[in-house]
Amino acid sequence: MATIKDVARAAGVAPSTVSYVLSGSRKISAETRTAVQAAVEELGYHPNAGARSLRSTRTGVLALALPLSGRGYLPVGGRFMYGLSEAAGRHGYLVLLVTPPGQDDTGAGLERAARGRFADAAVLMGVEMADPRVAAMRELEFPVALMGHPDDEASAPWTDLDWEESVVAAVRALREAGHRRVLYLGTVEEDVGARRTYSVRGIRGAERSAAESGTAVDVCHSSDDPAELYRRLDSRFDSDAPPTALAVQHPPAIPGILRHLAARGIEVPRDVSLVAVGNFPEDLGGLDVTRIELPVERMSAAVTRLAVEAAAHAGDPGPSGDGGRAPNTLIPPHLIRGATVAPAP
Amino acid sequence: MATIKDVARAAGVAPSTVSYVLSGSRKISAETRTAVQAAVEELGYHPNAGARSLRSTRTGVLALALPLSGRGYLPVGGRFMYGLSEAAGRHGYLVLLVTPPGQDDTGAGLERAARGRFADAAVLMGVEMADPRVAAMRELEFPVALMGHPDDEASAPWTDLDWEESVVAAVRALREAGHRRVLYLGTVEEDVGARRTYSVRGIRGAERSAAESGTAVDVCHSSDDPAELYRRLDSRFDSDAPPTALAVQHPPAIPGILRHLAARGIEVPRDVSLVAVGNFPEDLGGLDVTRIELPVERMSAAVTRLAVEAAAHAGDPGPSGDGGRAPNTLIPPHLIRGATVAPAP
DNA sequence: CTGAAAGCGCTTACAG
DNA sequence: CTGAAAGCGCTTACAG
Repeated sequence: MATIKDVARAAGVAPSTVSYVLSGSRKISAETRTAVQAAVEELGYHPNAGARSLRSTRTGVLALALPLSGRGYLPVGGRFMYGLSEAAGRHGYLVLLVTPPGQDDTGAGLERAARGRFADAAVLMGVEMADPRVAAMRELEFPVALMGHPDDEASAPWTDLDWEESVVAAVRALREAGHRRVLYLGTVEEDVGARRTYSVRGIRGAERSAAESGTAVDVCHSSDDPAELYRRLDSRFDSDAPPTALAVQHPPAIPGILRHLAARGIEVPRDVSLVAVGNFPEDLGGLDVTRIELPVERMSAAVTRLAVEAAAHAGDPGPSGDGGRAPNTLIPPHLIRGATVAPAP
Repeated sequence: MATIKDVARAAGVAPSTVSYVLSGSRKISAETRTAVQAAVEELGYHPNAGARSLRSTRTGVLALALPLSGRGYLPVGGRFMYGLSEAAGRHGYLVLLVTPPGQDDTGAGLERAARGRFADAAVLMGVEMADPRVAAMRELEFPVALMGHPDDEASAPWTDLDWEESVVAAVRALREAGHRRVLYLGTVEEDVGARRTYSVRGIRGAERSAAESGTAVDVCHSSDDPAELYRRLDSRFDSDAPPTALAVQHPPAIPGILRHLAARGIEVPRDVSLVAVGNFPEDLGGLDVTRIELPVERMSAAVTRLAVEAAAHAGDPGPSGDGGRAPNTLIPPHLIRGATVAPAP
């Protein structure tokens, strides 16, 4: 593999000059620059990542800390991994996946990535309200950006869909259609138990909706086990005052829910209305559901920018001054009207 | 951040001794080893990744080359990214995501990762029958392992579900239930056009099924656009000899297909039977579909092992001897009987 | 406008 | 059983 010396020799200059041409951090004569660029092209030269990071203390890599879900896999990941990888690429960064090893949720993999200088900053997914990884990385003075909206908004730069407002908007749409008994089917209980920010904020939205609008909003957690989920739904629909509408923050379950309800003779939206909260386009299997979609591209771009900025300012004065806080991004919900909301019976 | 010198000082030994303790490549007295380990623990020492890779030419990183889908995103990715990251972790490797930048499909990001020594080997996803990335990496003598089964089986180590046998098995199950007119709904046409291995081999399976069993197997490509997909289905169901069964190699579309057919008054399995080929558990939204699931864990583990081995043997004699070829893994299909196959009418 | 030199933090022959 | 020393390929003050 070609080294900077090979390029220098081919271009008839010193290695340091090659480096300066590549970094653009010094004025170079057009002649020299052209010769160097030709040699780089000719030899297919790419700087050795290890040497570069050793010398400059910058790796050009962002660590992506995936959540440990208990269930092993958060389907939320795939889309975001793509989005982040692309956004990172636009900033000249590559993305390193860091999965939590087995039990430990403080992120041994993340710590290795941070201490071993595998990356310049980390993006944390599946953020919890008081996420231990934030404290751990702060301890190491390792920059992070959060995909999630923790209770302590100043603990780290973050971005998120406004889940609380999303559920409020979903309930409002249902109320405007005349619904007075809404079942809020939230995230799976494992996520609630872990106090993931989207779970907790979704529930807060449901509670606020009830308080503000006088709509009865029953809060029910979802389950990854369809049978268990349908049991919970059945218990609501078998009650004296069954819901006339659903707000569902567990979108991948929706096709199965529609099927289950249909098997009970309950048609959407004839008998019950439904709004999806925070779905991916593919979650709904091509069904035209009234929904608030997850703005993956926007969230990915935002959190990547925060991580890149945090990396750039690593080693700066620190969080002393009250001014200059990171520009966190809370993305407002956007309701897309599909075919699953009808006037209340 | 602590360096090897800090550890050496704390343990009262030479830096080289610390290195030997960590690598285990030299006999060390119990006393010395204990002292070093204590110092490592005490200081929270992790070797600097850049320095280590510069010196040893091993990065401990596997590049994961994601496919450019044209459509931007292959939902297949998320599961595999998790599976690969975990499998890699078990081998002591981290995973670096490499997304193809914009147009170029030969993998400029991959080339940068290879030439810049960001990784020791690459795993290629979304492999095409004659994948240009394989040739490009061979040119660089950069080790690869393929998630896919290319025409030239000796071009690189690979692993895959046996898609051809999977479709054959699906059609056989339908034939055994008495079905004589089967519609094979394959992958989306973009994947067929790109000659992705699973697309081409699925079609081969459909064709072989027809030839061998005397079953009429109509080959139809799927579409990411549900409306277009339903149009294609409708044209088949409106024909003189409509299919009595479907074999669907585009599982995320299945919930929508069931819904669409139901809207036409076609119930599964009462009026038409269905087998899913190569689905993720979550693709089916909790529906009890007769299916051949994608063995993600097994495929991830297998391809990771191949990549790790390829990395270990990088720089070996080369593909000269005919013996010692990589142990490719073609995983046979396993049919799970659900509730969507009934006897033909 | 360009070059010579130091040094980032490791690993691994070489030496004893 | 352990240590001193060279050197991986870069970047960046220092010098002219």
